[in-house]
This record gives sequence, structure tokens and C-alpha cells, in this order.
Amino acid sequence: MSKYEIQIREIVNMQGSITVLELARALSVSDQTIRRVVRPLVERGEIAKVHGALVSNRSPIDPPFMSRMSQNKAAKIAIARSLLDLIKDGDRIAIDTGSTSAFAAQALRERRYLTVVTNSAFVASTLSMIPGNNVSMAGTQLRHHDGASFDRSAFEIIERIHVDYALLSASLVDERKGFLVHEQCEVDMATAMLENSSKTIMAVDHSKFLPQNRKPSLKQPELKPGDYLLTDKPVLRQFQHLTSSLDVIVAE
Amino acid sequence: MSKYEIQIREIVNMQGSITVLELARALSVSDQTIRRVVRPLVERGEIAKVHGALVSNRSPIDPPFMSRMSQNKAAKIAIARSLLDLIKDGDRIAIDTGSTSAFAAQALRERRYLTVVTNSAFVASTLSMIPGNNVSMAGTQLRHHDGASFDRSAFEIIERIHVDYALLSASLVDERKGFLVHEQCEVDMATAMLENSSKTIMAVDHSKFLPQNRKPSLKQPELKPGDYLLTDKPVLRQFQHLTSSLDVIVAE
DNA sequence: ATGTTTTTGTTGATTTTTGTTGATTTCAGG
DNA sequence: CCTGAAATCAACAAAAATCAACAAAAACAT
Repeated sequence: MSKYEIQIREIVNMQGSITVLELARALSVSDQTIRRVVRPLVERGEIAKVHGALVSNRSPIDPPFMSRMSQNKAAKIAIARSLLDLIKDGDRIAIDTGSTSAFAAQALRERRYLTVVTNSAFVASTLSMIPGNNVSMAGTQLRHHDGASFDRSAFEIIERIHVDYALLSASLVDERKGFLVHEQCEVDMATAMLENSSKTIMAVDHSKFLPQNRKPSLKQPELKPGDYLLTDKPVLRQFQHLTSSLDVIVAE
Repeated sequence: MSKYEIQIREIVNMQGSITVLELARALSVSDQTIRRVVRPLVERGEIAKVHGALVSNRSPIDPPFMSRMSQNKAAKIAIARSLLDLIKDGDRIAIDTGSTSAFAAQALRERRYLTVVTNSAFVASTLSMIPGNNVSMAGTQLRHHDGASFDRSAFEIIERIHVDYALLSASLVDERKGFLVHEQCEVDMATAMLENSSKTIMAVDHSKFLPQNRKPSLKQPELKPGDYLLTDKPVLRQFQHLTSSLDVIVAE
């Protein structure tokens, strides 16, 4: 039995699946070593192997909903959890669309007596089930892409309800241009939410700070001093001018 | 077995249906790879495939929230299944609130290009994920009890969109008074949907024909001759005068 | 210190998977 | 029934993953 065995089992079961090369890099040994150590594990049926990856054969834990759909699941869950430190029972909150917000909604099921206004059908549906909550769905016609609405009535409703917090997200954080998204309607919605809230919470996991294939180009509205930035890793130096006036919270 | 297999199964079952190209983009591989990986899955019957998309064939899973609350799950699933014989791709349908409708929405994920209008956030959220669907959420403020809306804007939207089918339900079927529900707003909503649809489908499982503790007292609007009654056991003789002008479909 | 055993990394041949191209089929709309 | 667009399929070449064998390094016992 090799000294790496326990580590490998643990990593595989934790991640669900991982390539041999990634594992080799993680343990800083060669890929061949991993293969060698893994072979008996596979023979004993402790983990499964396919061409290209090792997969855990443990019963799938608790697959929430959009789980695999979004990468960085772990980061988004961490962010959602730390959101619970900010949002208290009885708070009023506007929530935008996106997978980060979807995870946030799941987490917020722990809170009671929330006033929620959102243009995401998923968020509305999730939080409306909680007894004591007061949930408003903004908008009528839903995009099939993400079940969100951006029609005129959506904006009217957002503008009618003033809340304590606006929970916003972004697709990319650019060193110079700041928080970016793909579509103008998303900017408009974020602006409306921001203007009708006392504080804004911008939630972006660390992958949003990395370069991406499909580059968004539209700039989210400026955050106010004292607004929150919720992320899962410390902000790198080259981004700090963006966040200097913000209250940065790093989720573990 | 490919390393993408688990992810694909999960995404397909989660979304209900997805195109090959979208899946390819989600996993950042080519469409051909998806087809290749999917083929054995389809052969083993783990997921279904139609021209243009992959669809989950998992029997409509419990709508997450109502799992414990809805009795007669099996009956409702059967009813939801047989609804698929009536509703075709491209149809327009209004859907009311309630657990039967929740199961129906799950089943309707197999259909594409539906025009859906509903006052249930859950139904809206479920069906808006399906590519090609056009989903309208009627109403703003959601009841915490079931995530449904009955405010004025809800009625305005229902009345604005004319559909092929209205899918309605009831809490109890009374021998003399017919289809009953608990609240006036539900009657109003059913009336609005019925008036703006070509045909009405009343979906009630057989337990609704039995006496209940908490008796509803408000009468649903009259069905038109030729409307459908969807249920899971043959209608008993003492109820047949209610259903004589209807097209009765008994799901197995 | 020396020889032996075990583990590890490297190399190149072999296998499997993947993307691309172009032909073929399916579907919606005239 | 025909037509154009989209989806599918087949086949091949490129890329990635795997394996076997050997040499270097580390661990061990004497």
C-alpha cells in the first residue's frame, strides 16, 4: 500500500472526478506513479476509472439542482453560505439572475420573513416556498436560457420595491473596466436593483477574475463606497483598485 | 464509459432536455463527442434522444418541495404521463397551481416549443428551462403557501394570452356540486384560464372523488362539452352525470 | 559503506478519444 | 412535394491517455 493511497481516495471522492494528470500535479509526482497506485484501488473496486479520468463510485452526495451545470460549484456554495452572515431574518433583498444567485437562493432558505424581489423564476420559486417570506416575481415573459425576465413590467416592479440589499453578479471582472456582463438588459436590471437598495452585494467567485473564452463587454453600474464584494479567494493586487472602497468578504 | 457520462446524465436529468450543441458548449467539447458518448446511454435507455435534443426519460420526479405534501404521487405521475398524449410540441397551454400541475410541468419538459402561461412560480421555473419554450409568469406577489400569484396583474396576463388548453385541477369532486376548491381566487383564476382557452383539461386523481376532512366549498367554473377529464381510475356511477359531456381519459 | 529491494521518472510504442470535414438525413415552412 | 437550414452520421487524422520496459533514485538491511 502506497503512501499516496489515502490522499488519492480522498481527493477523488471529494471532487467526484479528476484526471490522472491533475492528480499527478496535485501530489507533485508523475502521472505514471498515479496510474500505478491507482491500479490496485480500481481492482479492489474502491474507486472507478475510465479513460481520461478517475471517478468516485461513492453514492452521489446531494445533487442540488443546476449542480454540474455550473463550474466552481464549491466556490459558489461557499459564497452563498457567507451571504448568510450578511442577510438576517426579516431583511429585504433584490436578487438578480445567474447560477451564483441560484445558490444564494438555496442558502437563503434558512432565513425567515425575507422580502424578496427578483426577476429569476427559479429564485422566486425557491424562496416563495418558505413560510413567512414575501416574494415578488418581477416580469412576465421568461427567457428559456435561464428563466429570467427583463420586460418592462420587471423593471416597474423592481423600482416599486425598495430593499436593504441588492445581490448582483457579473460574468467577468476586468482589470481596467471592472465588472462586466454579456447583455445590456442585465446591466439595466442591475442598475435598477442597485438604485432601489440601500447596499449592494456583488458576488463573484474567483474564476470570474480569470480570462475567459467568451468575453463579456458591458459594464455593470458603479458600486457605492461601503458596498460588499463577496468572493472566495483574496483579491489579487491588480484588481485592488476596483475594490478599495468596498467591503471585501472572502468566503472560506 | 466516458468521463463525461455522469455529467451528461446529470445535466439532462436536471434540465429535462437540452440540445447536443448546448451540452457540447457546457462541457467544452465538440458536438460529435457528445453524440458519441450519448449513443450508448441511449441504447441502454438511460436517457432518450429525439432529433434536436436529448431528453430525460426519468419519470417525472417529485417536484422537490411537495414531495411529502402530495399524497397519491403515483396517480399524479400517471396523470401527468397521459397528459403527454394530449399536449403536442408547439401547443399553447395555461397551467394552474397545485401539486397535480407541478407533476404535469415535470412531464411537459419532454415537449418543446410550448407556449406556457401560469400563475405558479414553480411551473414557470420548471418549463422556462426548456429551450424553445415561451413561458409567461402571470402575477407578481407569490403566496408562500404554494408560490402562486393571484394579484391583478396575474389576471391581466392570463386574459391577454389565448391558449389551446387550460390545465385545471380541483380539491374535491362532489357528487352534486361538481369540482370544488378552497379559495375564491382559485375559482377566479380557473375561470380566467378557461375563458381564454379552446379546451379545458380538468386533472383530478381518484382520491379527489373520496370524502375529505377539510371540505372545500367553492365551485369551479362549468366545463364545456368536449373538454377533457384526466383521472387515474374509472369514474364511479354516482359521478357520471358530471362527466357525461366530457372526454374522460383514464391514465393507467 | 555496500548490495538488495522498492519506488519513481522517462522514453517510446500502442490504444483510445477527440475534432474536422463532407456527405446524408431530418424537419419546418412554403 | 420541394427547399433550405439544422442536425446527424461516417471516416480519417490529430491529440491525449495508457502501458511496458528500463534506468535512476530512494529506502532498507546487513
